Amino acid sequence: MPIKVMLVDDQQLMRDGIKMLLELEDDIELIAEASNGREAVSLYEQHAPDLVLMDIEMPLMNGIEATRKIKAINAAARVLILTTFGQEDYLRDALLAGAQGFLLKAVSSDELTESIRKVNKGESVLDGHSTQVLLDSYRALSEVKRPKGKLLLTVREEQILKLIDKQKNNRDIAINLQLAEGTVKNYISQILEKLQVHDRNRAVRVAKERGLL
Amino acid sequence: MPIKVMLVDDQQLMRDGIKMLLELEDDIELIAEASNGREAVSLYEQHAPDLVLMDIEMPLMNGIEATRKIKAINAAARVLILTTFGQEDYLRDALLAGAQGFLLKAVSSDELTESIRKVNKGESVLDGHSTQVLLDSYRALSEVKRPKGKLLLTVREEQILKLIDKQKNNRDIAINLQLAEGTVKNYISQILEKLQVHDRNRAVRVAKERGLL
DNA sequence: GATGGGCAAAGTCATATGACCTTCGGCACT
DNA sequence: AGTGCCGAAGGTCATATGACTTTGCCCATC
Repeated sequence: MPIKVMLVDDQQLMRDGIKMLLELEDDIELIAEASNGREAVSLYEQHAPDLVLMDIEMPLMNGIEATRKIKAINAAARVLILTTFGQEDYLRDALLAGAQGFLLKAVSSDELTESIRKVNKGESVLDGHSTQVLLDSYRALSEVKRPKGKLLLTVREEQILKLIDKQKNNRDIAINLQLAEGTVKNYISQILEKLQVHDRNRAVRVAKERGLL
Repeated sequence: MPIKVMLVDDQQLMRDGIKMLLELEDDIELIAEASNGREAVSLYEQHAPDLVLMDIEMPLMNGIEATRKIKAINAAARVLILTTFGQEDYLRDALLAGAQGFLLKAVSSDELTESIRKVNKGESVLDGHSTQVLLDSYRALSEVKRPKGKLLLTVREEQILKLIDKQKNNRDIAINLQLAEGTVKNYISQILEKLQVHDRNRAVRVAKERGLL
């Protein structure tokens, strides 16, 4: 059975072009069209398409907001953004709204149909330019988050983690190291943050796995 | 003129297979082969290929480290990782090391050659699975980074930023607010971090632009 | 005029603290 | 048994500090 697609774009001409192009593929069926975000959300509920091809810049409600709303209705919804402009903030917002794919309208028709198939299978797709933008953004984010790459614990943090490993509570750790209890709590917060976990026991486990303890 | 490619993989069989596959493409020319990271770095300097196809798990020096070294030699070098395993940490490390692309060996030969062309043109590529992993990781990172979305300065930080705006130096700010000079320096570090800049004057400018001051 | 030593200002990093928030179990009162 | 209050423990956040590193400039010396 073919992939049921809904197309959302405010330009009639663009919709007609894409429609013709999708009609050539016998495993893709266009079952609905919307010309703005608001209409898209309402038609999504009526037709339950497998995948939504979504423009961003549209009247009444833009594609990002519509994606968010559709995802709120059905978290498993597949949304593939197809837009003229690939600014970083569009891309970021679209991905955070839950879109599985992000293509510039500059892509070839082959790339579009191939992307529809991939997204339908549960994969994610980005065109070359958007991948580039995402990677740059990802690198910038990662560097802020992990200043050393090594992810080392400081001397104090390691001391404290070792005491946690011995099942000591905060008060005992504080007495042991001659610190205020608040200080110990703070160190533990930092350790959790560095190890990307949310409780002390998991922290010990992760640290051991990475040979930090 | 064809794209000059260097192939790095420790398995002879894999190298032979890829070699045969690339020979079918007349715009791609294999000019060098290495079987570990160390050899890769040295051959890179000798042959200056347009693009390096790099495995990760190899003896002596792995592909991530080799990518880092090659990028240190030539920041414009293009590296396309081609690996069996797509764990998140491999992907993350590879991208932070500067790789332009990351493909699992599960990709089709068409996808490989197409990816080589894209990376050579300066685009970035990821296979479907890796894109998925990256997006998840990106979303997680973004959420951590912007807990409020507002990116607010604390009371103290704002006080200090206002004094910086008046061209005060650290000593004067310290006296003014009854703090140690080191404390002032530390607050400024935090402000720079929050505003993503590296000097106090730019911090004032950015804060004004965002209406934080 | 070049050079390098030295110093002050700026900036980074690990450390330390307490106010406050969240969770959860027990216990008193109904 | 149900309810709700309380306190202990864990955890987050803004605050504060000084040791150390980096940067840029001035001046003495060649």
